Amino acid sequence: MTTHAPSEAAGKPQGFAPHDHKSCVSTALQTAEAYCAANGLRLTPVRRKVLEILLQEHKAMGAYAVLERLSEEGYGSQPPVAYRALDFLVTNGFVHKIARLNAFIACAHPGSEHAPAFMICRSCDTVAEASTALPSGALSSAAQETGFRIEQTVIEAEGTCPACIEKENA
Amino acid sequence: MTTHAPSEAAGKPQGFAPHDHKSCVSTALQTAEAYCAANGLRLTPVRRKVLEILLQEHKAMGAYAVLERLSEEGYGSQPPVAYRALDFLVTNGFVHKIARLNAFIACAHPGSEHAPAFMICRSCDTVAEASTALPSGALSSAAQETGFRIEQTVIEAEGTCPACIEKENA
DNA sequence: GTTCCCCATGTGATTTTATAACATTCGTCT
DNA sequence: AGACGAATGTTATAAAATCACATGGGGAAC
Repeated sequence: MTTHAPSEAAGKPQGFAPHDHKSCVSTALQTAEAYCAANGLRLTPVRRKVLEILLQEHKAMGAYAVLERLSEEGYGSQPPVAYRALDFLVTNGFVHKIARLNAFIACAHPGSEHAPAFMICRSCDTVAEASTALPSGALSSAAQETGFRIEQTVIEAEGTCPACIEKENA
Repeated sequence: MTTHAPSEAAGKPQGFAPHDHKSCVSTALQTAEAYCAANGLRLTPVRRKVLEILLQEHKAMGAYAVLERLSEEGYGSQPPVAYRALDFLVTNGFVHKIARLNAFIACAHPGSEHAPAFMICRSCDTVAEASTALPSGALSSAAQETGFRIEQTVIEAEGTCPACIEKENA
């Protein structure tokens, strides 16, 4: 029995607003499968499992946390197993890396090209993805001025999420 | 003789445009000294040296690269020596950390409050700082919508700098 | 259908980055 | 002088990431 267990019980997942998490996991997996099929990519068992783990947890996870889950499920237990699967998923846009945290999180808007931006709560560690169609303002204007060609962007804000601001004031 | 040696000879420093590097090093050190004096901060010899090293190199350096330079100059040779000095400099805005590279770079606009943004060339490893007064567009609007309070931002673009685009086309 | 090759996986070892914990020194205030 | 707090030095360890090489499976070429 290795398919999606609820896992909802633990921590406090979600972006900043609640939603139907179980269906969002299976929908995202289907989207990934369809995308791979259409583009000649191989969503192998390890890769699929890593994506599933990240979708279920619905928060940023370190590579070693993913690896632990993987090995519990019967996959290899050495770092390259996790890193290689993560590389594949990041390269193809199913997962994003949060540079600030050395951690990974499932994409909230799979399938569409986007420059992801993240809001990271220092208090509860929740990470919300705010996708933007284009590279962000100041950066793109600076790039245009200097003639720099942007290939990838890392846009992350650290701060306090609405729920934790609430708590502070209580 | 441990004061600023030229070091200009090596690699290819600078933002993307050349400038009077030697004077920019000493100016920045003076600015830092003045700021610390005015704010009751202690720019101790190690801290000053680390800042000087980063200013001289004028590129992103890993903590261990800084540490090596430090120990050559007669300071401690263990990681905490470098990390602590770097923490101080980052906290007080004299140095920025490039999350994407796990590296540090001297601030190009010391003294003024700013949300730094960086352009990192994959080809020659040059890093240019494009300071912005306010948190970048997409991020700040997303934060406002959701009620997220931004405390710090990481904004980095990876790509190709003008000089390297030039080379490609040659 | 077999052979070959590429790609993915598994594993062991190592490198790189960062922090914990504790002793020592130095300046300052009293 | 004595007491305190901040900064430094040192030992050790933790966390994150990569290297190098062996194995296996699935298609394409023949």
